[in-house]
Amino acid sequence: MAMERDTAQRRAIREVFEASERPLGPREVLDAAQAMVPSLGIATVYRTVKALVEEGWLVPVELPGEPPRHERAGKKHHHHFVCESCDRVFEVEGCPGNFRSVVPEGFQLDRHDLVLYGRCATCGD
Amino acid sequence: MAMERDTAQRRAIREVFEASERPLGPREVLDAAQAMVPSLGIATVYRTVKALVEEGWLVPVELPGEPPRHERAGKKHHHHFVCESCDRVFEVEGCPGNFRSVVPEGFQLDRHDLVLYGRCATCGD
DNA sequence: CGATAATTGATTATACGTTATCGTTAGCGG
DNA sequence: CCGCTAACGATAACGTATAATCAATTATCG
Repeated sequence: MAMERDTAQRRAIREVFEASERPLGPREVLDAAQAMVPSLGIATVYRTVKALVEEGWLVPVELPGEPPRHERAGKKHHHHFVCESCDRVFEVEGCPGNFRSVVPEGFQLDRHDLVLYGRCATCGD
Repeated sequence: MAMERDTAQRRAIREVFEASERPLGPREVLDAAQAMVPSLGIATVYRTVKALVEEGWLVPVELPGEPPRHERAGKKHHHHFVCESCDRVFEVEGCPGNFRSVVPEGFQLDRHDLVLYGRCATCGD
């Protein structure tokens, strides 16, 4: 599964992630990539995303209560905003807070994950 | 499913949650409650937890990439610490940070979820 | 104390996301 | 332009968490 060949499907999937500023789920990838390769199947999306993760080009984005989405690897530390209206996930930069302060005595903090919920600008209110 | 009768199984499950200061998954509930009712089955745990959520006595605790755990409802705002060694989830009180500041222009922030990862005091290092 | 029906526990079934299968298509080195 | 085989797409199979089924048990009430 080393992705030896350069196919239209893989180009399309990579382009979709490169053009997106937010994490995408398999269905979102499929829909967007089908604009370039209409015959694209969901199996190829899963296969390709998995391979791109293994080669370090993508990273999974896990959110509570839903299947993983993926985004380009190598971004600087950031968190995510989930729009509860359109279900899209946005990247938010920066990291407010001094999380060390709430960790109980004797606990060792390695990393953290902050998820914001609300409505995105497009969904207004 | 209004839990009309007071059974040993239900008493045991409620006591397990009352005695716990941290969110529990179905298996944890089963193991702990079997100390009181050895014959307890996992189906009853699912049934009872679901009923306790519906009547507002429990709330689900969703963490990225794993099935929901549950804790007593009515606690004051807090977050969770996941020990990556023993897989237990602890409650941390307080809420550091001014999350509003990282929300993009035009986005409306309704709530947030912070998950800390590391090692608990028991697992030391 | 019964009778009734809610509850239980073992088990099977379901839901859903992801992966495996397999015959067909097509990239690419020769 | 061939031939080899990676890759594809459709679909079946899978894993896992949870819910449904159902005969046996048991809480509750007259």
